Amino acid sequence: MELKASGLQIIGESPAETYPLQKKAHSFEFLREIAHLRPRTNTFGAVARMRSQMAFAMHSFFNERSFQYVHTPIITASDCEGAGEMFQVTTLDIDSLAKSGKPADYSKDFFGKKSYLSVSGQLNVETYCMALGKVYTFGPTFRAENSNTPRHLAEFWMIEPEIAFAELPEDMALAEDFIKYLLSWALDTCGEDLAFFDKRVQPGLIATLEAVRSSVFAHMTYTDAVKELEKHADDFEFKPYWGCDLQTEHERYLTEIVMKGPVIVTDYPKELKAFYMRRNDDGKTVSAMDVLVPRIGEIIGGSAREYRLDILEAAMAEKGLETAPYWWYLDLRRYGSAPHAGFGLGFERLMRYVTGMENIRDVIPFPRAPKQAEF
RNA sequence: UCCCCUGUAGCUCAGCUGGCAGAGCAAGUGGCUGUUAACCACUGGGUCCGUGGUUCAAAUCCGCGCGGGGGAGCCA
Repeated sequence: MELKASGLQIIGESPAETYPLQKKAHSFEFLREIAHLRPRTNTFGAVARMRSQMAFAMHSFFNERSFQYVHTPIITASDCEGAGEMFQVTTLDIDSLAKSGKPADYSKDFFGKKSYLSVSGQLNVETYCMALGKVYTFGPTFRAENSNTPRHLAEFWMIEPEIAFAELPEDMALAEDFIKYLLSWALDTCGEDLAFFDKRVQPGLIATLEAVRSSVFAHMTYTDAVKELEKHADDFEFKPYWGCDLQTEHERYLTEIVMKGPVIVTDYPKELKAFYMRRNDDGKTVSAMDVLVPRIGEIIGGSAREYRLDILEAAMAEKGLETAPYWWYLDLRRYGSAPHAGFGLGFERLMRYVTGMENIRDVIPFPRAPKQAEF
């Protein structure tokens, strides 16, 4: 395009001597340090557009299937979610408390007890699942883990659907449909931005997304997965055996070498998974699933939920959990319990998958990570 | 939190077994040009991350701290 201007007015100056962005490629590491200016670059503009589209696609998927969007709380007053270290929320004056040398009196805290930022909306959304049938949450989630990797954030957005009268097979089918729907949406509505990522960020991206869209996800039980890994034990630093937690190297091997595409691993040993997962009849495993995809690894974790009160209480006892704080969660099993299942999908992990961006800090506008809360 | 790599001009980096701080791009000035990440010439630009140490002498070697990247763990 060419313009024949009749006049030119400078509305806001941008002195070239000090403006950090130059007419050349900058490293993502550098751009992270100027997160307030990076949306002006072609890459981060494309990321922002695709992030918006993916959020819309997610709502569209659930809306088409008559799911209800439930807003679960961000602040939680019970330390009972068990999905990692939590950020404490308080209005107590930490400085004067430290000077006084006295222990904190949480009855004087805002909520009258210790409170935290939520690490998951799942327990809360299960209550609406038992009322409305098909529900999902989408909101910010907080984990105070000191993890410094290209795939973890301290503040991230998570999508958690929960479906009633469903067991693991329905859950797996939902997860697969969901991923494919999102990839289709990206391919159909974000063509220009995808072409950019394919050319400049992740060559072969579009071909990969197209292949996954029309593929059938492989299924594999944990037990079969371990058998497969044991055949190639020499390739691993950590030798696989039944009962071991699958290491990153194992997961990558399964999805990238064995299956060469997405794979859903199911039925993990009960010792490896959370208390609320449905106990299988073998007495050793639970109805859990992890969806693994090449390059990203685990993108979804989910399970059927234990809906039988006595078995759920026994599982909590095995894991040394007190039942009292979970009284309302257990009420769901006391009053009209039904099989149900759900999963969690990290929105930024989806964004990494769909854009080809390597570092999760580059697919969220203002990343929060250990020692990182500028902007 | 553990392991490895790394921190030098606005950006990307070179700088060897210690001996005067460098390049490309960017910026400024001038020139040239229907240019597509334009071209030519000149000019300016540095707390070599911080701190302690070794040494006649440290960007360079050693200790500690902080930041960045990769891997692991935790997980989504």
